[in-house]
Amino acid sequence: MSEDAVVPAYERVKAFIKAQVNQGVWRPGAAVPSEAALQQQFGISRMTVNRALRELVVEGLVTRTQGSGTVVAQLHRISSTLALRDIHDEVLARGHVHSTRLQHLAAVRASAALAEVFRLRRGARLFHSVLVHCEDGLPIQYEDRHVNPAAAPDYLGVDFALTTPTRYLLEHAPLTEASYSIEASLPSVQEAACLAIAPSVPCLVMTRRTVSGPHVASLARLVYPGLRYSFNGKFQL
Amino acid sequence: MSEDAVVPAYERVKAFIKAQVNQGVWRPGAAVPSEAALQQQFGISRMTVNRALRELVVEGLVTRTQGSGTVVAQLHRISSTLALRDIHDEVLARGHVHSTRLQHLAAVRASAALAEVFRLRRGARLFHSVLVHCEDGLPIQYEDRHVNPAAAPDYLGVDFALTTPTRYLLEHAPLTEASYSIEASLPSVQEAACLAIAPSVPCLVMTRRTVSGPHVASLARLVYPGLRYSFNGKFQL
DNA sequence: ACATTGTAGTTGTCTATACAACTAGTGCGA
DNA sequence: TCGCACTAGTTGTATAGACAACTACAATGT
Repeated sequence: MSEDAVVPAYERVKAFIKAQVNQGVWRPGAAVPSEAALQQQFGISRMTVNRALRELVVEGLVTRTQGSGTVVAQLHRISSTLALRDIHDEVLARGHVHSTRLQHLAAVRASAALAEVFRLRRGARLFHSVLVHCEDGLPIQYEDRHVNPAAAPDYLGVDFALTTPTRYLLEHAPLTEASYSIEASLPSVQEAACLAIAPSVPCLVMTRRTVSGPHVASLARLVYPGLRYSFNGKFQL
Repeated sequence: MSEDAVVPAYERVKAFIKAQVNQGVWRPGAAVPSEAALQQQFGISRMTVNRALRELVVEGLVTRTQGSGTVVAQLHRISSTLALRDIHDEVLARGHVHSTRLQHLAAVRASAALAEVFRLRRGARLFHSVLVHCEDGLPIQYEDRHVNPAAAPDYLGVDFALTTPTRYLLEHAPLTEASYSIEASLPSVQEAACLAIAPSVPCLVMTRRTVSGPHVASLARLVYPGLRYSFNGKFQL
């Protein structure tokens, strides 16, 4: 019972090139054989070689210039897919139980700072929600969020025992752009109390702004207790 | 003088599908027309449609199942290329001046914990370096790093006034894998002193492990003063 | 010395076709 | 009712060829 997994030709070409780069045979900046050369070497069609090389560009391993050629990329820029993950799913994926405490939910008037972020005039109507997310009963995220009514008019009527703001917004305001910032800081007194930690415990604070079509949909401040939470990631060649 | 930028056919298909998803016409989970249907709709060949759809898979906008069809992806997983960026380049890109202070550089014996990380036996020889990176003279990163001699035998002879450990390792030990973890915590007394901050100032701590071929090449603990530094990112549809 | 032109080589895009592999459903038979 | 075989539809891969667009360099002419 052998593994009859036939590896596609374009994968073989990719593997070959990755191996050369990987083992240091081809250094960054070195020329990769042309499509025609690889076509002959592997005995396959040019389109197949082309596909392999195009995918390697996406993966950041090589750069190509029309008319000039293909070279090994300078920086090993490794692409990793970062998901805007819902914390509910995240907790579940770890095999734990997620629960939410709603602290606050109301319409407010935009301050000058908020108005600027949302590209609205000062005093414009915004929704404001404050939730605490728990993993197995232990608070792990304090979520302070402002939402643009133009993007999610029914936000105040959502039952946050059934869904999360992230999920609701993803479903009701198709995402076109998002930017985030992660920094370390101390929690406010209220945040510390909600997270059941001392105000001197350092926290990870993520500030996230999402855009949906023409609207700035949401601005969220997510506070994670530093000792209970970390962001993890992995790239692989 | 018109923009005669002819948009390739596969880009037109991608743009069309993105627009449908973007404007909420096709919700997550909804079926995307088959390749044959799009082929007719745009009057182009199937291979061109196929390319468009394959690229949208990479971008995370749709998922495809052979035999079944193409659907709009559930989570708007937006791919962003995360680079293992050298801090020297990073500071320069901001238009500032980067400088380094070497605190320590020596060969050491692996503790039990380090031995496990490096997949070596306890007491094995490792290199250890401690540097402080400054932006315009202000400390912004404390770098405590252990290096596997098998991956970079000449590490002790490197002049860190001319290059950085990250850059040196990228150039001399081709990267095959990297994993990182970001958390918030307080600096040690020594770290606080080197960074010229109070020990009560929260810091971002990145722990990064890199693999090069068969070896675990390096384990780094990077401490950033929370008030002077943040990780930023952006995704765009 | 300089500018222009030509040219070989390279990548970018697209087509028409073919077959393989897989899915989901339909219909048939026991 | 259950299980099986069949089938239409779909995606995955690969080919051979074509032309466009661009680069780098050489040759030419002034």
